Amino acid sequence: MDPLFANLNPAQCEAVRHVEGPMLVLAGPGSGKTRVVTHRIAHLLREGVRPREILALTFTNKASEEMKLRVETMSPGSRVWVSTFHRFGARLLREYAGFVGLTPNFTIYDTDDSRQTLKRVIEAGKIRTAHYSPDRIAAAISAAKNQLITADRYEPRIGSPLSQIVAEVYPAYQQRLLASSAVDFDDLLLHVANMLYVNDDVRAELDERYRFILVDEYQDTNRAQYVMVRAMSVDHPNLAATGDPDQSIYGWRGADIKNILQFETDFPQVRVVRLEQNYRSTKAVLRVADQLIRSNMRRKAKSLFTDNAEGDPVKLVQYSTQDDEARGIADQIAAGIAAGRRPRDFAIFYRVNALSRVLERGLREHGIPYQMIRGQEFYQRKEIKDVLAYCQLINNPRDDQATLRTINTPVRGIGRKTIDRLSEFAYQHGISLLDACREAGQVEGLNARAIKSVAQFAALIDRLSLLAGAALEEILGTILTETKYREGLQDSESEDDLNRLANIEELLTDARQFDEAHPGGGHLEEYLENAWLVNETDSWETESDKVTMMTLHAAKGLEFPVVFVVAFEQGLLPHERSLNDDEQMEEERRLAFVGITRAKEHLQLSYAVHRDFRGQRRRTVPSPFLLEMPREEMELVSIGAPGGWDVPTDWEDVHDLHDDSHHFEIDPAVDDHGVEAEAPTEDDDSFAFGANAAPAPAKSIPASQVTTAARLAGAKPLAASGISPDAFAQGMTVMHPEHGPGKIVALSGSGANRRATVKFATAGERRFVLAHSPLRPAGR
DNA sequence: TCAGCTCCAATTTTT
DNA sequence: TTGGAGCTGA
Repeated sequence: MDPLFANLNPAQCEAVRHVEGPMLVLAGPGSGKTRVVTHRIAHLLREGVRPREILALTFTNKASEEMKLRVETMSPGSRVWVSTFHRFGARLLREYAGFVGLTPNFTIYDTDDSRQTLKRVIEAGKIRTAHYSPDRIAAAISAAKNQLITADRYEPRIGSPLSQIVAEVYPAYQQRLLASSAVDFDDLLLHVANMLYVNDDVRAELDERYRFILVDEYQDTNRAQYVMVRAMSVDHPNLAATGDPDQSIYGWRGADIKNILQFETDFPQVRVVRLEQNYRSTKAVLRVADQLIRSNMRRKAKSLFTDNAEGDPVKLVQYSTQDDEARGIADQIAAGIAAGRRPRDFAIFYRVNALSRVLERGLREHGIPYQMIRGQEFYQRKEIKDVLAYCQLINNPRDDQATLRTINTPVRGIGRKTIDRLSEFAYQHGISLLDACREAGQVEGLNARAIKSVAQFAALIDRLSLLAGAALEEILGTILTETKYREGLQDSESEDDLNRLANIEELLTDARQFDEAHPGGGHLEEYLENAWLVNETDSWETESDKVTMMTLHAAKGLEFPVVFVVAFEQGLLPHERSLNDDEQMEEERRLAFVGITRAKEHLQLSYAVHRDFRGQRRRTVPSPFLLEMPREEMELVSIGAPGGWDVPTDWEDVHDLHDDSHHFEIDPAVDDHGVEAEAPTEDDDSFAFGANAAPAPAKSIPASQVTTAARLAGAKPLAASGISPDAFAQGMTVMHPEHGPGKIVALSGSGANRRATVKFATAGERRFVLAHSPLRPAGR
């Protein structure tokens, strides 16, 4: 049999066999998407397509590396152009720099550099930003760029003070970037998209050059990326997009899910292939994922299925506290390892990085090796950026940001005042800051000492610039010596500085390796581009045998035998900032979906009743997403929640209680547990766990109706908890294991006879003998 | 210039 | 609770 089609299912075959014309591959999680893409490339090559005519675009370096590797395996020696969008943008821009007002040696600013630049622009222009932080303004500019709105076309919106400010800042910022011959990340796409849009000759040339374009994770493209690939697919509309709208989780970064949802409108003659068979997860895992994502309205319905085993039921665990959660997970991992699993089989996902600390502690206590994946590290470190800034300046002397970074690092007595005067001079004469340094003698207000220091700095840069064509290690080494940067750190005794020194050594090693791969020197720019466009997330140690901890966002594209997703709590997952926006809520749901579908064999979802957040212990509300899952088939577990089950509720219910305070006479008819004889209540919505959990309703329940009652035999009476009945006060919100939160509307008696009348959201008013009741002040 | 203080805010982060 | 930014005094 043809090896290209061996072991492929019919849908996969169809996608692989496709040659000309647009194609959309809707690929569910674990459906063998990468395989399809690489096999298709091999097939195209076999059909006579020249390798250089094929362009495969990905979002991450990781995905790009992976694809390169697999293309190389399938089609050895082929020179298919596999790249990230940004790297591709950078490459085109170097070729066509003049078209957009850049020089080919332009610098790429990372978020930090562009933020600094923005601040300088605001300061220099004395632009009043009201209460808007530079970050807010930067985000707005970035959003505009993602939507392909250039600085000259930005229109402030009436009634939006932020947009008024942006209208002023954005053009100035953009001008400053161009003056420095620099771009920010967004520009790598914006400039290219804009050029293609404006210049049809260039567009046609590139359309011709890249006749076959493949885009991975199409659901994450933003408008600029969309225009890029669209523009290059006019004369040769052989655009193949693969993606999954259900895994679109970067809407907040400008990804426009409409790009994939409307692909068919865009290319009416498109061939649509659905990859719905999942080869990754068990049936049990897949059903939970599928059921959850069905609650999203904005999607292309897909039916996920698998021939894999049924597997264990998905576990949903309620822990009492975050510490219990961490410990409980660590225990399970330790037990798993003892039973023969490898640490690398396990992964823990969370919504926000802040949740990682307690989990780390749990693993450390067990001595379990782990690795945490966090974005941007190495190249973001101060010392690395300092040294690279010199390289940047050698490569692009107009780069004012690099000049500012290096001019007094290490300290050479050039202070703020001096720099301000130099900047002013540069601005007035329309020259770069470095040129201003060369003319320090002409600058008004500089004293002799300052002039000397500045002149020395300029001379230093000129000296270093002679090295531009040398090997990287030599360039970096010379910088470190000539600037006395290394000396300064070596003399220090602080641990931080020793660390910095170690990092710098690492940079030198890095440079040496680069030199080995790029013999002959003259590759400074290439090296810098790597530093700019690569971050440490990409160096995730796939091989090392450790438990992996990462955010849900970082988890996309990965898979693990055993997965834990923690903190399924209202406010965290979904995140509080998404709660009042339907579209954002759907994105949060997709995020949960992504996390769930990473699991191959075992999956545990959990939440904690109490969580310390921002220094405060809070009682949590379980995530509404849990209600959208098929709980009747999941294994529901409650661990270490003494005497008090958490009660998910809607805060409005609690507020309602405060409006209403009837007083009732004490009714002595109370039972042994201090609870009044059971009155018929409207059946709760059963967010119940355990043996007597009620079957879950088939349809999902909106968050506002979540009113749980977790029935638990043996909720401890107050007397056994050490809380005094006197701890209660009129108007206080209390928790009841069955009825949930309630407000105390009346109190009477004292000590063991102290009674309370409590009004509950759904159960109405009840009376309790406090000492015998399971009531607790809210939050305890 | 820099250390040390106070105050404030607090996702996610492909590049 | 933590971390960053901005301010102040030496």
